[in-house]
Amino acid sequence: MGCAVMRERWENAFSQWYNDIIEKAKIIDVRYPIKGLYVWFPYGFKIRKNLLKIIRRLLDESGHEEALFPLLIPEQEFEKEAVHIKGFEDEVYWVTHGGRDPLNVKLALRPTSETAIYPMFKVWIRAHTDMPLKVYQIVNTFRYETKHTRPLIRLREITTFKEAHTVHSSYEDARRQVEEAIAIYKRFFDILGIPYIVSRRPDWDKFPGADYTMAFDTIFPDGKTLQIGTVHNLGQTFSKTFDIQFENLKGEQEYAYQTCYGISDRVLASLLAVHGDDKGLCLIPEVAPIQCVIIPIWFKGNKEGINAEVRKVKEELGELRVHIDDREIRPGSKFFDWEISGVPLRIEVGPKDIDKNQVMTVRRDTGEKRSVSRAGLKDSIEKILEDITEHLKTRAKTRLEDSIHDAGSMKDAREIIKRKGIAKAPWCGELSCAEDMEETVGTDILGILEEELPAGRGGGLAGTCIGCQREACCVVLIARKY
RNA sequence: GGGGCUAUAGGGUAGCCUGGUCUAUCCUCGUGGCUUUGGGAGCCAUGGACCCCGGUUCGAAUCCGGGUAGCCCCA
Repeated sequence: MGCAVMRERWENAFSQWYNDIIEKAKIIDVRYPIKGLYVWFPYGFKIRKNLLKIIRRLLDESGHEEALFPLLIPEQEFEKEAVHIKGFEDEVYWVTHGGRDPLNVKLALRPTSETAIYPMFKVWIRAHTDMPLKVYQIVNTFRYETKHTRPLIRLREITTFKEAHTVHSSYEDARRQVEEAIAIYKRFFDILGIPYIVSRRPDWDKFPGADYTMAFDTIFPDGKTLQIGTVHNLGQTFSKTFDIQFENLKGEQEYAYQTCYGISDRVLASLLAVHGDDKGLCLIPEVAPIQCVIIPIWFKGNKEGINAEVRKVKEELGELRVHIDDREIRPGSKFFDWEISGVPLRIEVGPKDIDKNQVMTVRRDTGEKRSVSRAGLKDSIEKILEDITEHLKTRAKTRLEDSIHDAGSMKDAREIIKRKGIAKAPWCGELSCAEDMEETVGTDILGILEEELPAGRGGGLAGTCIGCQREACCVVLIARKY
């Protein structure tokens, strides 16, 4: 009854949907009185913990070690790398006083931690045997954003910044590290069912100080793309600035080769956005704080009998994350609450179920209602949770793939963008043509494709640049961006 | 970067233009109780608000200036 999945508001009024749901589902409280700073509700924080558990596992398994560097960076270190600084100087918060006394040396609140970490790398690295060095930290960072701030998407305090920093004894090894990082992030996003496109950022949009930047983007319900992860090959830029040298096999001093890569709160933002619908969130079971909620259906006289049965059901489900909602309100009201919060599966236990030795299950993703026998209950429930995961992943992936279209001309590209899509177009590599595209199409170039898109879309592009009609050297993605 | 709009209980709002019966409306919500429970129950009692600073005025939720915070549109 009325369970059909609707995505009207989710798609056509996404901004409203997002603001509304993020608060109603108890993820983030936006009422903190500083622009761009928000509060994590316990429920949202549990999802965050589950996400971090996964990324920690993936990094630890691949030889990374977690460390922790200070929040404050002295001005002289922060300003050493000129290109890097230029990219961040307008966004830095400065600590200028200790109590009432002005500080001799101003201290920056890290907008990212290269300049906090690399002076230490200089001390740690002495010989090629000290490498590869692969560390990461999960910290908050501060950026004085001038654009419109949004919870989890554009923050002045990024509360969850996972940044990895690696040092290598050859450029080739650093390049290989970039590939490893991309593979790790792919696994991470695959687990979460967040679809992505990997592309190389154009030179004017790469990380300040990097040789090149690879980026992950996903698509939001409103057709805008969101950058959800970046991987940078830093080459020797920072090792030269921070004097990170090692003795190589020939006994000579050589500057080290570095990479860094990061993901942030935006992972949660996209998790929520990508899988949601008009009723609210729909969480992937893997990271849902509550995987099944049990609603007892009480009737006069047998409340205790139902309660006893509900406790038995929870016990049968073992280590699954199960919550019994025994609040003294009517069941219907509970249904709505848990649907907003995105609990993947609801289990109802009432007198009829006890009579028939079964429970009633309702899937959050499809609304499908099904009786499940108490015999082999745990296996059945686990199977349903797996089906939900599969369905969510496929639905999200299909949606991204369907929004990518080939553009054979500027006009095509503009039309694709207008219809909330992502345009894929051949480019000659000249800056002037890129600027032309951005001007004519009215939006930005995301990046240059270096691998085939999922499902091999857009294989049949003609080889002429849509800007100048000369021979193209590569394919770029054009999209609206957050 | 440019422009527009907004700010009244935990959430959503009426009142503002035309200053004074505003002791501030309604819905939701919280608390206590009775009753009920397979898609947002009902009744009784009760609790909770004019963003901050300054100005105009006999008098400001209401008018003016600034600050802070939020939303939307364009680049």
